[in-house]
Amino acid sequence: MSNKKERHALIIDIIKHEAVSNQWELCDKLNQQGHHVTQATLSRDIKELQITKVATSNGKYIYMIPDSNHLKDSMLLQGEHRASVIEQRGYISLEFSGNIAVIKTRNGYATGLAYDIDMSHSDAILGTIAGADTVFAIIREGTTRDEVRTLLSQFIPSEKIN
Amino acid sequence: MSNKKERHALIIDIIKHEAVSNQWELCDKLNQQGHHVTQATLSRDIKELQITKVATSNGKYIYMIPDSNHLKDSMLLQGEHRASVIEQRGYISLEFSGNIAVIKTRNGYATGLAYDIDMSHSDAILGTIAGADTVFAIIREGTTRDEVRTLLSQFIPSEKIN
DNA sequence: TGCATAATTGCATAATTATTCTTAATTTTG
DNA sequence: CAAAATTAAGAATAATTATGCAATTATGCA
Repeated sequence: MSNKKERHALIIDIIKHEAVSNQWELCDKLNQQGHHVTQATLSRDIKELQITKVATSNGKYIYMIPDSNHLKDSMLLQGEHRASVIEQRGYISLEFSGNIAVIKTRNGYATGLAYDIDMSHSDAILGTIAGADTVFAIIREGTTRDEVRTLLSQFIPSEKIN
Repeated sequence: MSNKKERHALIIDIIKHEAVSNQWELCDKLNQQGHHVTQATLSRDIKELQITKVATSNGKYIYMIPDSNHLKDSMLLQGEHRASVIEQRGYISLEFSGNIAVIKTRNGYATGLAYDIDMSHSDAILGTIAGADTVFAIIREGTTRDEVRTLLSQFIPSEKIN
């Protein structure tokens, strides 16, 4: 079988990082992770998670998470699974200077984390730049630092965020 | 028949203001406006316009225009726009936050654009940093955003600057 | 102008996605 | 604890969406 909550978390993770173009493809990817479900279930999951399919510029379709503020709390990755999927992004620290968030990571992890922040399509962040171990994220005017922390907590266990 | 450009504009307008849940429904609405097309055409239009279908909280589906950044990026990549995008050094968008100008470019173009800005030796810009598709430019205190736009118009057709 | 090429569209249908119906599992309640 | 209620999920299928193909129209260009 397949635990629904866990599966949902995994679906979000897959959608965010890979180009999935239909539900059977997602089915396969889940199978490889030990989640055995049918397309029918995925159709329901996609509805529940408010995932959408959109055309890309190369003429294909991909599934995507529309807009992070459309995501409900219940959909966010949580608990043990989130820890395992997410705790390894090399995150070290978060500091602010003016409207810039400076995120320190272990060497090599900054690009990946910046990519994840970009892919969240959050309105809070205008853009990011990553070096080897540092991410600069520019915060939209009117956005609070707490909103940025909340966004980051999608990727980093919130107890680690200072 | 139905003029494609006009129809596309109308489709966007309808999608933005009404809850359309499938393509035949959209078909009807277009008919009422004198645009006679089949579902097949609308499927193509929706692909081209990168419109998506998402579940709503009441369990229905609606079509929607996705995240504007996403839309802007990929629209620029298409067809007739392609050449002009290259002439624009990959420029996509300009936004400000505090004393930082955040310039989005197509992947790979940011470094070149930042170099050009540096080489202008403008007093308005203290310095730039570029990633793959983003330039951060730090603006001197007391410099207006319009002055920055004017500077950028040396490199980018001013009508493209938002 | 006339030919060649590209763009647009409908039709039919393939491909994909959503849902109904059913059963099993899990949780709640008396 | 057992019955009732809720939730989850598969199989089959209905509903919806995407696309190959052919016909038609528009566009460029020598």
